[in-house]
Amino acid sequence: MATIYDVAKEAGVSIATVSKVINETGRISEQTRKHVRAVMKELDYQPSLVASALTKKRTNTIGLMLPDLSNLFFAEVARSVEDRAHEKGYNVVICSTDNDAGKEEKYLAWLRQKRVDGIVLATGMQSDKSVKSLLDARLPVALVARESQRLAVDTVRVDDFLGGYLAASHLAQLGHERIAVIAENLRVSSSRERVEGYKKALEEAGLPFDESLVAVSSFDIEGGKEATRRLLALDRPPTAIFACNDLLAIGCIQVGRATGRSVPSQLSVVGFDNTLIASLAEPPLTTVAQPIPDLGRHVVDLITQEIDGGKQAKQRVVLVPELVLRGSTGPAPR
Amino acid sequence: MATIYDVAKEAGVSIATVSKVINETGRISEQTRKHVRAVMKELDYQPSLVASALTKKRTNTIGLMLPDLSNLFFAEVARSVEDRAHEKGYNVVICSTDNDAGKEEKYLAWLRQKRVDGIVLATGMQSDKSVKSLLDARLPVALVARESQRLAVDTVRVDDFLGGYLAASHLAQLGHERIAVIAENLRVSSSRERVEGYKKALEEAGLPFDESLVAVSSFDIEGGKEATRRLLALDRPPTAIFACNDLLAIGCIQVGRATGRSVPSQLSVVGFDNTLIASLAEPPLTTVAQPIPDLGRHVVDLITQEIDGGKQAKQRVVLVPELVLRGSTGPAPR
DNA sequence: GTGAAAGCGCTAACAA
DNA sequence: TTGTTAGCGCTTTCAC
Repeated sequence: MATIYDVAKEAGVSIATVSKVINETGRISEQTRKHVRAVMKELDYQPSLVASALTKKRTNTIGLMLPDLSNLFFAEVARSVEDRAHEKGYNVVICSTDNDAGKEEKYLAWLRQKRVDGIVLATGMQSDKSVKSLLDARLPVALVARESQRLAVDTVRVDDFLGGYLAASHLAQLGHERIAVIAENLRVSSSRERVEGYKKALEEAGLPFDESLVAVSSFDIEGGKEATRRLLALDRPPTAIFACNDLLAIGCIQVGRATGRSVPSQLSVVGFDNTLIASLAEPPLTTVAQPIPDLGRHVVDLITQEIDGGKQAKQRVVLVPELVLRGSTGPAPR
Repeated sequence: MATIYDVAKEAGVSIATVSKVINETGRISEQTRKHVRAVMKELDYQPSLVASALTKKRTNTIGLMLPDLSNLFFAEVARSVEDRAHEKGYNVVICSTDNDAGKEEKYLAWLRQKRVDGIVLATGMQSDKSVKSLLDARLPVALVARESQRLAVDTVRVDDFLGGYLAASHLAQLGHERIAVIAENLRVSSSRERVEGYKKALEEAGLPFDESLVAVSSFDIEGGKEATRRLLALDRPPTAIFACNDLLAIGCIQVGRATGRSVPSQLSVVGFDNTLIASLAEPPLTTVAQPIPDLGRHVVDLITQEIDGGKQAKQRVVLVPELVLRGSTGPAPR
């Protein structure tokens, strides 16, 4: 593998000159520039970014931590982060934590050792401690699709409260009076907010809040199924369910049908995220859409701004979710 | 950010000593080891992997190029690659190429400059040229879910021929006589092989091969829909379709229904991959399952072996696909 | 316009 | 068992 020395020698110039033509800095005559370029090509020279990272203190890499890359929502987030990062000249190193505190900590240390320029967190972060340590180390951090109320950190997310409100309002307007909600994990702010929005909607619709209609589960289809079974086994089962993500919603539909309820005529279901599977479900899922590409773009913009140091105040970008009406919701049965 | 010098000074030893305790090399007394460790912790010292990469000529990073991270099949592949890589101490840098030759080339150059230790390719690689250039540069390369007949390179994939054969045989056994196939792209070996397996199955079943029943499309739902429309508009339309991936299959089902055909009683559909969406489709998709976790594990094992230099001969690992029977296939209508 | 030389933070002989 | 020192491949003053 050719080094800058090889190029310099072959071109009959100093390494400083070669460096300047690589980086297009300093003043180099058109003639030598061309010549050096030719030699670089001839030698198939690839400047070492690890060497330059050592001197420049910039790796042009950002770390992305998320719960699970094979979860479509996060895969789509990752893709949008990747795209924007590439546009801005950054590589992305992805770490799936499975929401495991141990992995989280391990990967975080690893990313620091790799000297990534910044870290984007899409994980629920069990504790704020890890984030805090990054902040203390003055490493640029930004959260996406998650929030930490306690910490001053760049954040971009959708208005989860509004999302929950939209979902529940929609169901209330359809005449449902027993509306349940399935949340992933009440310790994660996004889930909590969605449930709060749901409560607000019930209140506005003059419906009583019933604690037993709030189910908590894991974040996958299985969790949705299991929670739905519990809800439908209630004395006065719900006629509509707001699931905090599309996967959970799919689980609802499956169990609803398995127990002989047709969707939406006997059971209405609303999801959240609007990933590809929402449109594939049968019936297609009415769901609260997150503008995923915008999430990715914004969070990368925030973190690169911070990396470049051109920014002082931390920002919280809140995007507006939108209710997408499809076939899984209908008038309350009577 | 503390450096090895800071630690050495604070601990009253030389940097060589610190280096030895970091890497657990050489012989260090238990006492100084403990002391140095304590100082490292106290200073929140994170050894710079970029500096050590410069001397060790190892970044402990592997690049992963794939068409699209937000495509569930590739997301699952990426997740399995990531997991195995982490187990072995490697980070993964992901690049989505959209099968765009320009991006492919750009990312490849980039990964080389980053001095990744190896590159895993899950892209269809328009031309073998890019792969060739990596091989020439003696950079470890491995293909997953793709093959290059012409190049001597580590490969792990599923037996696509067998997969196509299983799918078409199943349909033939159900009595279908007009069986169509939708392929992504005949320049990609995996698609080609699946079609060949399909042909073989037809032949064994004594069915004639009809060129007009082979449709080529893009790799997403839209492509599946569009191809299905063409097929169903034929004078003698097919009663069964083998789609080369689950997304295409979903498209088939949607168009089949939109044109008034019920699935599977009037139109049978088989997919490929067995991603999560196959089980979510309505009806659930009969599909050829790829053992994705094994693909990821094997390809990482192959490439790390090559990185470690403990391997000479290139290997081609071929895993066996399995037909998963669900609800999208049934007896031919009569 | 160009080059000499001093680092960047670490590893790996080789001495001591 | 520990320390000295010469790189690794590049960037960046600062002379010339």
